[in-house]
Amino acid sequence: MAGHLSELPVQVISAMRLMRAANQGLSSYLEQLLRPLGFTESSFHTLMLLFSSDKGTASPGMLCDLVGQTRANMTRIIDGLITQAYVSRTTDGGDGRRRIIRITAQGKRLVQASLPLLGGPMTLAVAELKPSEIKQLDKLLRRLVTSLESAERQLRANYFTG
Amino acid sequence: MAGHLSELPVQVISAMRLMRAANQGLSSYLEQLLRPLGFTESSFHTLMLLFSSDKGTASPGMLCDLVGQTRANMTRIIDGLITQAYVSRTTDGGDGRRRIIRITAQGKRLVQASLPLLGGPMTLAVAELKPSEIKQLDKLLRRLVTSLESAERQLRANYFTG
DNA sequence: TACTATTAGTTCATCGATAAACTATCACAT
DNA sequence: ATGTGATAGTTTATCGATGAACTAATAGTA
Repeated sequence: MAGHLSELPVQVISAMRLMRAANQGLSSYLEQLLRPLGFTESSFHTLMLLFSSDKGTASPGMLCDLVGQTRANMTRIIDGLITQAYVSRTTDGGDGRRRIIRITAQGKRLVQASLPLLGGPMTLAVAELKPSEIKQLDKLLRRLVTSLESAERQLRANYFTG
Repeated sequence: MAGHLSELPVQVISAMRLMRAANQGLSSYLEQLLRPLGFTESSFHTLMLLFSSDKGTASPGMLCDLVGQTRANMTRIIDGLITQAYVSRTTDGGDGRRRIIRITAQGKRLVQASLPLLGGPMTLAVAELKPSEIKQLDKLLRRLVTSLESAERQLRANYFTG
């Protein structure tokens, strides 16, 4: 009975450690692939999102949300992509606060050249999981994200109420 | 047909982005809890592992593997824990290269005091997942880790053969 | 119109993590 | 016993990311 209260946390904590390990494995694997192409993981995701977007444009704020980075960091990421000439940054005509980030022709070419190179290693990375399992993992991760979000909201609410 | 080659990578890439988001959500949630207790995520995991170990001791190398950090970083993490007086560092009598990290009484007390505080928020974090789903997630993440490891081995092998 | 709050983005100080180079110890083969 | 390679850990330079403070522009309101 005594250990009962502290048993679940330990379980969850070990799950978190696992989560971390998985992510680090993925990160280092991915970075190993992207580094030679001149990408960092974040800059790659950012450029991919611009590439995939209808108009080839997005605001820094949108990119933040999608890539999962802070605004501060997104500024730096975009700075990098600009010096590499893969994107351009202009000010929105309608709203002077907003910037428009646009993938350049050179950026598009790089993405198009990169994707085939990444195909092999990427499929290799998840080779031991069946497609159905990847789907399942995807689903569970999404659930985890939403669960965390609502947990954070509740935590914050409790903080103010008592 | 033309887009076929590049379709799977895109799928995997978005899965990786999700993985990253989930991990970041978890990390920031956890850090929010641990910061007030004077922990960083890594220092907490490290101390937890020492606390859970039979003798209350481990070598930095073992802790590296378990926490999933580099040796360089583990040195720093342990430095921090030492200045907080939660662990001690001595040299192994049998093998002069090896250090023995040992959790102190003060460290044990902190862990024991922390676990009940973390219980609530931790269960809240995964509240939207059924226990069976957490188990499933655990399993899939483990599979992913091993898949990544063998992928990395193959990648490295290919590098040398062709 | 003028005042305030909000929103978008940037800058700066700092943090945690890493790779690479280095030190120290040990194992092993000659 | 001695020299070579492997192993354990530390140090240092640097990187990517963050929070907090700041600038600039807009929206809303009196």
